[in-house]
Amino acid sequence: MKNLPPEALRQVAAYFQTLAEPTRLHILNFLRQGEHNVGELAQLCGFTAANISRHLSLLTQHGLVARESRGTSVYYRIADPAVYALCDLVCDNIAKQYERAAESRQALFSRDE
Amino acid sequence: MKNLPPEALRQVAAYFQTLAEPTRLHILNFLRQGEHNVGELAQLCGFTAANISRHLSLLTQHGLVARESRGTSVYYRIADPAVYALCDLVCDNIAKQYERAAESRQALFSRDE
DNA sequence: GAATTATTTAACCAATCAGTTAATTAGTCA
DNA sequence: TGACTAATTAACTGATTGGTTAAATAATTC
Repeated sequence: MKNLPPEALRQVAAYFQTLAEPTRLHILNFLRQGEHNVGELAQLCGFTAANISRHLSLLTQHGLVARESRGTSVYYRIADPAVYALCDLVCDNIAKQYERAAESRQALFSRDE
Repeated sequence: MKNLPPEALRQVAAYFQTLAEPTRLHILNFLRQGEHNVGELAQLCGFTAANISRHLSLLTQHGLVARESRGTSVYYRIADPAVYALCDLVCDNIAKQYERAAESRQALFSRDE
């Protein structure tokens, strides 16, 4: 764990990067309830299919979702549920952030009054 | 968990964004062994202090590191060790990726031979 | 094969961002 | 106060990126 090679850091950063975009998180959240094709996701997200297709391509490249072509449609599903563990951890951290912010606000309050 | 408000998605994405950069991961990795000031981190990372300072500012904003001014220096330390749980999860996922890639390679191999 | 539908890719634009240097701020010491 | 050191911020630049529309590719159906 001491001296990680730059290449490893780049890979980890790239993985986080795929999760660092609201639309992609939206997609992942929709896929939580089961597979969807590109058109469905586009409609759900309120963007063009071209846009969603590019997001899905990125998510596929990094192994977060899996692609399956059926008929003229292409269905995507979560490839690794560990993604949600990540999101939950981050949600917890943000909640903690809010608590801290609330404490700070309270501190300010009692100081001012 | 069903319909997350866009603001929540933006926040989670922003949190991941702070982890989506090799230099910031490098910084976090150095802080793993204890606190460091800006100049030290700049030297360790091989970038200017101005650059590292901006990275640290972002990490502080999102509550990943804590800032403490002592003398003319400013020392930073990890504010929430949960960060490393996140990184470990991602490392695992990438390792799994590699395994899958190796399997694919093997499949190709045995097909070609 | 032609027409249709779904997805992907190419090309473009505006916005964001990581790095730089230079200017500013803050703290220490003579 | 003045000189010095450390950190931050401002301003700039080149690269990346998320969105778009339009063109290209794939699969179905007539």
